[in-house]
Amino acid sequence: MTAEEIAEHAPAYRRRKDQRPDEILAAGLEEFNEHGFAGASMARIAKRADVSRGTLYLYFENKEALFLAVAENAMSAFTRDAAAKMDMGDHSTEETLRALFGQMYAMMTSTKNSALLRILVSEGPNMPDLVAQYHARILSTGKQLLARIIARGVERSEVREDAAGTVPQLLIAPVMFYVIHTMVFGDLEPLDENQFAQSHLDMIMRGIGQPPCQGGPGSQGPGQPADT
Amino acid sequence: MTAEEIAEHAPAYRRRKDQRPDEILAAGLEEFNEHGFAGASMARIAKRADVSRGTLYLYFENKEALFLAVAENAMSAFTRDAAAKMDMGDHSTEETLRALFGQMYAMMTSTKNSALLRILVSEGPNMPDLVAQYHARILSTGKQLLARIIARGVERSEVREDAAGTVPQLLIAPVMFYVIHTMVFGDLEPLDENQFAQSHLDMIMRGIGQPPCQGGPGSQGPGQPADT
Amino acid sequence: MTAEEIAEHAPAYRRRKDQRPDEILAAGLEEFNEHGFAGASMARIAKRADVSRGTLYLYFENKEALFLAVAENAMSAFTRDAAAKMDMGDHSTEETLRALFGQMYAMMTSTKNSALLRILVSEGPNMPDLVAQYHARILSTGKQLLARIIARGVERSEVREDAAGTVPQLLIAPVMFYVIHTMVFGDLEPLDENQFAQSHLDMIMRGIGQPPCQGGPGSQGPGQPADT
Amino acid sequence: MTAEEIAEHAPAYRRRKDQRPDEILAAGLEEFNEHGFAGASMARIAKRADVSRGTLYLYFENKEALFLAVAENAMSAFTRDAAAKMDMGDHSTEETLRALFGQMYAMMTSTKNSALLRILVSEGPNMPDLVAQYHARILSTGKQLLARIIARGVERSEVREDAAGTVPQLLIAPVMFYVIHTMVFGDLEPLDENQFAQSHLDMIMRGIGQPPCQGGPGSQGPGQPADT
DNA sequence: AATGAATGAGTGTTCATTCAT
DNA sequence: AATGAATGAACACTCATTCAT
Repeated sequence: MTAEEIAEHAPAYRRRKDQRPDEILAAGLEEFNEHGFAGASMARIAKRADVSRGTLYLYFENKEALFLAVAENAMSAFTRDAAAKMDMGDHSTEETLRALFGQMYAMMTSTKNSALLRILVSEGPNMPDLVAQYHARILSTGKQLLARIIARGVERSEVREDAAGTVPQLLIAPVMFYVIHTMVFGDLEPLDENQFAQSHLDMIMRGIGQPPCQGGPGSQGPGQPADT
Repeated sequence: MTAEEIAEHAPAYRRRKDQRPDEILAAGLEEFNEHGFAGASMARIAKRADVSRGTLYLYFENKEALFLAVAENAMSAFTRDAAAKMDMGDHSTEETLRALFGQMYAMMTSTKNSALLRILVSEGPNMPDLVAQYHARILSTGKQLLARIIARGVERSEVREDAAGTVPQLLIAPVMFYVIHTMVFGDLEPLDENQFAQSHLDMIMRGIGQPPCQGGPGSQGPGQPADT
Repeated sequence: MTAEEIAEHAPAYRRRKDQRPDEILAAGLEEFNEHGFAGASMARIAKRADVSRGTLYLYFENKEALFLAVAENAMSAFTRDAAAKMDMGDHSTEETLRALFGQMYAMMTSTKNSALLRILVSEGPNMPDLVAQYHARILSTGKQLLARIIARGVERSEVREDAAGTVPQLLIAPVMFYVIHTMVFGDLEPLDENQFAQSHLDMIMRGIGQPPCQGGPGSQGPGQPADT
Repeated sequence: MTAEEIAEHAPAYRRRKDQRPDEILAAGLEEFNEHGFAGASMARIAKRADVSRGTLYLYFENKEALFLAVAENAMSAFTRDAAAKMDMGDHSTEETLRALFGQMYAMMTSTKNSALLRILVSEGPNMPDLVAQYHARILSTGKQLLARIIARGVERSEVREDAAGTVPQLLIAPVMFYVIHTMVFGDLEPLDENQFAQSHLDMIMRGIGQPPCQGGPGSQGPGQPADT
């Protein structure tokens, strides 16, 4: 082999080699998202990743290992993003929540995460470890974060004292609903993300009941801080 | 031959024949729920239904037809139940909603319906007709029912005027969340249905914020006995 | 049971019962002709015979037995017909052959017999007994009949002495060709039975060569009687 | 890399790959010949070709495609051979025909072609396209070839003027008969190919009648009584 | 005698996985 | 490291056959 040949070959070659797993993981996510574990085809994943069938097995022992790697990758991408974005400064509870849920809607509706959620719903019964991971790394984390915010809100008297129990889940519920609804019924009845998120927060903060007393001082119309 | 004799005559044999399809549908629902469409095995369905492989094809043309029949059966079971249970009398909005959601939690968490929901999430992308059916027959129906209740509440001044837009979905969201959470994470972190439903309603009605006024501080938010 | 009931029931019943096998055999012949042994369906045969699937097994042990019965039936029908029709009077060789082949074309092209021939060609390799039967009962019989006619023709100096060896087969060949050609290519290129038979005989009798000696009286072209 | 190196490089592996389809076609021909289309088993074909079941589907989309490829292969092999062998020089009609039929017997009795013929008889009713192909590419071709020879013979006064109509088919008939007879009854009553071909030609050329005039009186055209 | 629901062995076909190159 | 031809276990589905009625 001449030096020229090496020069021609090597770069593209090396490059590709390092990126392979990512391309494969991305291809796998798409495929598993569209077809589920059983319905996914290794051949199709290979084609999506622009790789031969055999190459898949150079990096992953078998279909299940690839599947778990795909899920793991999606989960760690999520937590990495979450860690970066979800530190709240010292704002009012409402402000904090609005900021936080803005991020959550954005993150959860990314292709990667809605795919992850779908996979979890579909394959959950057969993959308890995966479920446990998701629960520990994503759901619990989110729940604890919300629990802290609520607790702080109670301290500051911005939140009712009794709003501790199942409230964190209730806060997350509409996010998950939005993701799934969009995933499944998005074509038939698209929801507006911003509007949905806003209504969500309004309801959380104030309920749907009539504001008990309009005469009272400082009565805040929902979402409209009385900025005097 | 008397009618009784006829009735006696065809017991095990005919009887079975009439029941077969139902047994198969039940077995199919289980299997599809656990494995999705692609992962489901006709052999396993047959075994679950205590029937031979060939018998399946006596009643359903092929795997897909069986799948659709399973889904159709679950949907019509749902709507039949819903029609029977969901007429509201002339009560306050809160009472009506509490009664309604009691029913909804009960119904949606039945094995049949949570399975149906899982199937929809899993197979949705490949079965647009099924998705459309579910949307029309179940989601839309529920949304309209809720919309009517909200509208009536507004008329009666029990509900804020601005609570119309996405509210129906927001009301349903926790139900769907509860179903999916229980389905996927039920083993790891079971939720108490009654407690969850109650919190859900509380939040809907009053939000999590401090009761805005009512005179002084320490104002008793609803559900919070003023324990001074 | 009253006498009337008996009267109503019995005749149709008895009738049918006796005819069943024939109806089944006819249905079987059609089905085996169209689909071959392996491709034939017992269900379809039952339907053709207007009988239930189970009934077939009342009369025939299994598919193969039915098949053999169908073939046997066709063969004995053939030999019965042949015996009735094929006795030749004391005519010239040519007259005898013309009469004989007229019958042969007519018989061999009947649905029953062309089906039988097709079955034999198709299934021969797997049914040596059937082949042997057909050979003994139909081919050999025909061959011997022709051999006798030829021999008599030689005696009478109407036929060349050297026309003994393979001649009988050569005489039959066009009949078989006609049957198979009609069966397979009949739609694309139908042959006229009478014309084909006539040409066949002409060729047998005179060959295609020019009449060797025109000097002789009345010895013109074959088939063209010297009509003085 | 020289051409030789390339040639050496891919020996067993590539080689095999190129030959696979042919081995499969050969195995398929045998199997379809023995069992017909419906009766043929893909598993058995694979075994015959010394290949796994799956490999069959690497080269042919399904059973029917393999079947059609087998038939196509046999037909094009036939026409290729025919084109190579069947040009006649400028000989007498009889010489030409003898040479031609020598070739035809040889070719038609090859395993490949008798199999093809059997397949056609068996599967014809269900495969009209195949029938049409065979008719156009083989039968018609042969018929036209013979028609040309006859026409030339008439020009040269070696053949009777009236020998045009169905004669070509009559010439082919014994070939087809020989093939089928050998295929079906070959074990019971083998025919000698050369002898059969010779008799065939003799009969064609001269008929079976007495040589019309060897000088002797009363020795007129066969079958034509001297009607004085 | 007749039925047809039920069976299960067998078929064509797919696809995750291996391995010679 | 990468390929893709080859494999064979597993699947959906069919159909001859049985048997309770």
